[in-house]
Amino acid sequence: MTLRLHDTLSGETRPLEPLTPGFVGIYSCGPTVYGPVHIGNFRSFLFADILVRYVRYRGLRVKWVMNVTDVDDKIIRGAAAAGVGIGELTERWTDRFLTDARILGMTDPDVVPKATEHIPQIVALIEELSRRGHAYRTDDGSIFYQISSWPGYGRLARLDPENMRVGERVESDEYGKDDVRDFALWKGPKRGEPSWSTEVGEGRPGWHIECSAMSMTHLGQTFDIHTGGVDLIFPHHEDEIAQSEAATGKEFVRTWLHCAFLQMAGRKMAKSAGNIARVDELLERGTPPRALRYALISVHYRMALAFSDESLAAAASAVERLDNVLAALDSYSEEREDDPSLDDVLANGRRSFEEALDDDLNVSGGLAAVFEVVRELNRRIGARSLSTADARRAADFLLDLDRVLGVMSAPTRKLESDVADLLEQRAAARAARDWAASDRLRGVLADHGIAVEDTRDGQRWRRVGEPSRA
RNA sequence: GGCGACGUGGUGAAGUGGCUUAACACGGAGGUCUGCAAAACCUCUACUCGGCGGUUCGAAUCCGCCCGUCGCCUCCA
Repeated sequence: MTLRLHDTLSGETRPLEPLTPGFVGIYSCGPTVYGPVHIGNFRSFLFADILVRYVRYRGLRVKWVMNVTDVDDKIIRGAAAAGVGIGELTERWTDRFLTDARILGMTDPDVVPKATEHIPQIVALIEELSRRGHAYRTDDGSIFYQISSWPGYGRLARLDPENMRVGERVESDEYGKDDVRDFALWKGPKRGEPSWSTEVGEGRPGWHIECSAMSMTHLGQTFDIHTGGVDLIFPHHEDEIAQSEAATGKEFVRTWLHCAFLQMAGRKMAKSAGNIARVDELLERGTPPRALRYALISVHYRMALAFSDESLAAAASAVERLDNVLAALDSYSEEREDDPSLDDVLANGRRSFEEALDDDLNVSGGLAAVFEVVRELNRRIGARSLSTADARRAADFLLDLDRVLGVMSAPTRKLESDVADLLEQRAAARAARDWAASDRLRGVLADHGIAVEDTRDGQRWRRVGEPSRA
């Protein structure tokens, strides 16, 4: 069994067959950094993260490239409004994006290219398109891609160019277009806007061209997987294909993966709709980061995901269940022979997990497999039928699957000295059967964010709301 | 107007022809364990998969129609 993925372009779900055996190149459309990224955006980044983690779990090497768009209309407007240069604005929000991503346990991409650092590559691509007759220049110094020169246009989005509704508004800088559907490769210089002096003239890159240039620069003219939200299918990815394939004459991307929307209050989460939630504000409200990650990854990526306070609370409880079993396994100790049936439980669990993830990254199914093992482990912990070594093996097993999920927390043995003191005092009180003191100390520890439980393996503690270990 | 996706319990959702008289998680009810609590475990919580027809020995799963929701065709993860 191998990983099968649903390709948007062909509409088929087919096995991942890397261009280079053992190596997968993945490009993910990242954020435009003009403000904080909301959790709807993060859903699509975390979906790519799961993909990367699972491909690596499967033993393949991955080069993951996620771009940052650091020059566009919104950035220019935002910088002007804030009275700062665009570099200052984009640096601030890029840092913030990467910080939030780490809080959510997202794997660091191998390369995070920026549009402004790829101007030569972008220009070279535009020149090639001009040479091949796919681009034309307008009076204001802009360069447009000529859609009519590319017969495959509309294939990805399944749109018939003839039937496309064309927006009524035609911006002044696009006035000279041959066809309103043509899109800008290069925008001519304007007062108050950043501009580069290049072989194709003064100006700045259009949006779509940067992703073609950056992905091909870092992954080659043809690469394995390109990801993004479904809203990028058209026009962004459609345009990327048109540009890239027209310029190289080669297939651009082997597999296109698109993540469905995160919905809140029955609508897609979008800045324009005003129904957005941000990482920092959720954290301020006391949301454990791993619970947020769980809430965003636990549903299949091609299904709309309903986000709400309730779904977040349910995710937090599920994550706690995982923490609890890991803590129980960690403190478990029993002098006895190994449980002969444990291997089967773990092997079956792993098989179910992999079958689900192989099936176009069915995370829900994978989680079901994990929780089935968790229940089985809890039974054995209660029955004291595991050996101490079994308990270690079981914990290692769960943490191994968590290389893909990134929602668990390995119990830490490290404690602040004051907390360690309190735990010792409580253990002493319990030994003396001083229940009043024991209960009081439990309350004090809770104030330190430490939950204490009494088990057959003695006092057990865990932190409430630990960050992801990823 | 064109194109597409989805509609499963109190909630979030797996499942896409027989293994499912529907997984997993959350929530709820009862019980076991425990000094108490928590955790955990056990039992129960959809005789049913938007509606109506059809195909089939057999359908939540395939087909048709209808209803509803969301989305794309414009910046958007």
